[in-house]
Amino acid sequence: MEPTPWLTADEQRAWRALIGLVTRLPGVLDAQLQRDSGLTNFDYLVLSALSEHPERTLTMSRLAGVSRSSLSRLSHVVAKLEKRGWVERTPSTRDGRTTLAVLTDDGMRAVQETAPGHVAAVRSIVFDGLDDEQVEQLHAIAATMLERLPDQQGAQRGGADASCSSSQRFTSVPHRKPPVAPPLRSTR
Amino acid sequence: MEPTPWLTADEQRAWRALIGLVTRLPGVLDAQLQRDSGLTNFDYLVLSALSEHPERTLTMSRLAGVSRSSLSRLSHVVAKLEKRGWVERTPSTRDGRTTLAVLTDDGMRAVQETAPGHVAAVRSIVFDGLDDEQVEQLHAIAATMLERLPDQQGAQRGGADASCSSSQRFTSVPHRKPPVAPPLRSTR
DNA sequence: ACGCCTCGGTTGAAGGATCAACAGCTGGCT
DNA sequence: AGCCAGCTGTTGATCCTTCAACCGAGGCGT
Repeated sequence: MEPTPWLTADEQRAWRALIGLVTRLPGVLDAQLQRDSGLTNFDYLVLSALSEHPERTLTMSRLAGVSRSSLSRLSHVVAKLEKRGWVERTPSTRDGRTTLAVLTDDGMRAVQETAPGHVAAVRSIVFDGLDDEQVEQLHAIAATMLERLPDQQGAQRGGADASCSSSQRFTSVPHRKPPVAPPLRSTR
Repeated sequence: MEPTPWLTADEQRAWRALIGLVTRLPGVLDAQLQRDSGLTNFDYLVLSALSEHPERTLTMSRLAGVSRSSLSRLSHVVAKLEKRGWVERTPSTRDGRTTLAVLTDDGMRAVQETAPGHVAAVRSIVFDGLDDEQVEQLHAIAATMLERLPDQQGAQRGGADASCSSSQRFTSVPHRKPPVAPPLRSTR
């Protein structure tokens, strides 16, 4: 084994900042959402993903792909959301294996009410401090790292990018109204 | 309330990449550490922080500061590490309130064995894909966001920066040997 | 000396995430 | 037709994290 390539001082600085961010950002975001609407960051992500898809419906697998999570995690969370009446699950008629998750009207309302506060929080933490150039740099850097992450189940391929029936992407909205749900899910 | 300042397309891209990173990076790092040594990312951070301080000792409060965690979380984790024989807790003789956490020889060994693999993982995910300029940009951007995060208990001030008795910082090593422990703790 | 407040730390309960095991369905192969 | 492999999804156990309650010790004012 070669001598371990230690980190340079510059790399250390960057790493510490990054790890600090990664450790604390989710907590802060969660706290805001939790206070304002009893939602987890991930709950929100799931609801908002559904809200942006045709018929507010997605199979569990696709939803897992879009939200970059394992099927297991998603199943637990959707079970919870179903108890609150924000999502319904129905077995698919065409394929006995798949189950469809549908956002209810109540669920839609929940997302709509939650969105503004969440966007505001994101804006104030992330974007208000950065200029346009840095936003672009951030995208480049984060995207690079993401690609270097070992592929995980349901994460990359078949995941976010391809999940929509194809034509509609994050910029435009599915089949209906303008994007009531914020464009904040991590569709990548 | 003003019209919600939505995210621009560029911001959305950056945000999705960032949130994806923040969601998956900890898991990936945890998985590597877990496989290789049964440690959590946070466990490692705690052990390595101790390893870099004089006498391998720190009060719980200071340790919480250095590792950017709540005292509660730290207490649970140290209890676990103590059970494994990697850390010992002793009440301070000077102040009956504080308790000192000390890294044992076994603990030191654990950190030393764990470090190379961890550094390698970090390097391969984060730095191998970035050029020097981007490393600098990453630091600037992440540091900015960190500052904009609402202050949390024990996080910012009195935390990492000031925690060391002062003169020695991450680049150099505490009182003794060269840095056996990797420079990876998020001392910020 | 007394009371009170704050600090440092621990604990137990509750909620979230992960892992491994499992069950139902489909589709392909023979 | 029958079987097997693989996909889709669920569940329960376990671990980690957070939250709120709590306790003892020190410091301060009177």
